Amino acid sequence: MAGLREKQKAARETRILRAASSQFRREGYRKVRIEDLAEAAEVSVGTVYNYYRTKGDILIATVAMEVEEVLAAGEGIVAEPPDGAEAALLALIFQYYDHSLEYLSKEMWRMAMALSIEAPGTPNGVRYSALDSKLAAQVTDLIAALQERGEVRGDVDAGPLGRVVFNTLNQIFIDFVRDEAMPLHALRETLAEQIRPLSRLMSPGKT
Amino acid sequence: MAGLREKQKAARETRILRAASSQFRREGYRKVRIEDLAEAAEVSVGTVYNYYRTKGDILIATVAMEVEEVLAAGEGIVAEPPDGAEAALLALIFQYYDHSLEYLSKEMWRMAMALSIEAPGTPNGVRYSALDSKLAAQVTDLIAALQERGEVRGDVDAGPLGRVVFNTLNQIFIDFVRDEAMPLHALRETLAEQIRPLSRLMSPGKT
DNA sequence: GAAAAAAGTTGAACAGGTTCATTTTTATAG
DNA sequence: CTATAAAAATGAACCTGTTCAACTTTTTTC
Repeated sequence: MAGLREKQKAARETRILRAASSQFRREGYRKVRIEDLAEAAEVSVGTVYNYYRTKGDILIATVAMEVEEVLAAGEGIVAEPPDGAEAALLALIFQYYDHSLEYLSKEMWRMAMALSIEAPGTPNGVRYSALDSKLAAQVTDLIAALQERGEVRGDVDAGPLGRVVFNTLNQIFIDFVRDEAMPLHALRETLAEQIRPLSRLMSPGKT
Repeated sequence: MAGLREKQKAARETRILRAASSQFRREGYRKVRIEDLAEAAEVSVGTVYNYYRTKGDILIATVAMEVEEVLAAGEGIVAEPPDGAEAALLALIFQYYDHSLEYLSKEMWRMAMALSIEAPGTPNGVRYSALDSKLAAQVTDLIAALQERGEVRGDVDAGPLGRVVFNTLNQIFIDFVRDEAMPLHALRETLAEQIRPLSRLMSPGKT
């Protein structure tokens, strides 16, 4: 029951994921061949496919780790949001944005997003979509919390409004990763620009 | 100068595009091999690549035709929008949605969107992005027109607001094409649900 | 501890998108 | 009309993701 086999399996999977995470970032997802990962992880090509269904699966696995982290960090902001709808929304979303390139390249984000659209039925797509939904839910939670506090009008449904805000931040992020030259501050500014009218409209007591 | 060569080139390109449009829809984009298109168009594989840089290019070309049509139809609605922000926005966007599956399958939309994200620098991606921008601009134009008419508050900028609305309709459309089982009416309902709070917030004279 | 079963690894073979040196076709020059 | 040049078509070869039948290693059984 010690599980020599289990131990070896875990070690191999880790080595593959480590190799992938590092090479995808350094060399570019496209450029990296499964053979390269196999070599770095000291396994054969076939074994890589024993752990991951496709090359895309390996990428999604690395992206998922990143998103899980950001989600956890977001909880803190939802629990104690800054004052005012605009400030609170920006705080949460900047949180997401500022961490986005810590472990992942723009190319990796692009490919992950493309995969989730392209092959929605596969484990890939399902997994990425689930992450997306969690992010959207967190935004909705924040808006609901702001409504509780009276900082957002109570006469609109937080659910759809949360989706709208999420769609906005998501689309802007897509534009960001599509443009290799776009710096983080431009991403922040574009977001602020679009969140401003939204939060203004959300605020109570405006004529 | 009559251009026998020109004529043949045009004919070949048309045959390839025709074959692609029909086979992509009937057999599925993935399933269709370049060799199949070549055979149907009575050219060699190499020749296909003489006209289109990649398989994705061929797809984008078919999608572009569809979008151009929808854009033209949208002009009419922008020129004479129905009364009320909600009705006007829904009229324009339903226009887009209702035509979306006329010549293209969900899979084709998915692949086109994925390609535009995945390879933003290529002619593919650039072309699709340009279409996206045109759609977004049309939505902005509609909102500006509604502001003129006093049906949308004048104290918010139509540009960013137009982007927000576009992002919303775009994201919902992505969810639609990702789910093969989702019917058109569900797409319409989801949109209406998210446009409602937005247009409510946009309307002037609300407390 | 040996034999049988189960689980996992391996790399050669396959598939389909893409490239490119060669050949064929069309246009131009004399 | 023939020769030369330019343009385009061709398909075999290449590359890389993926599959799978044969082989190894680990676990279980007795």
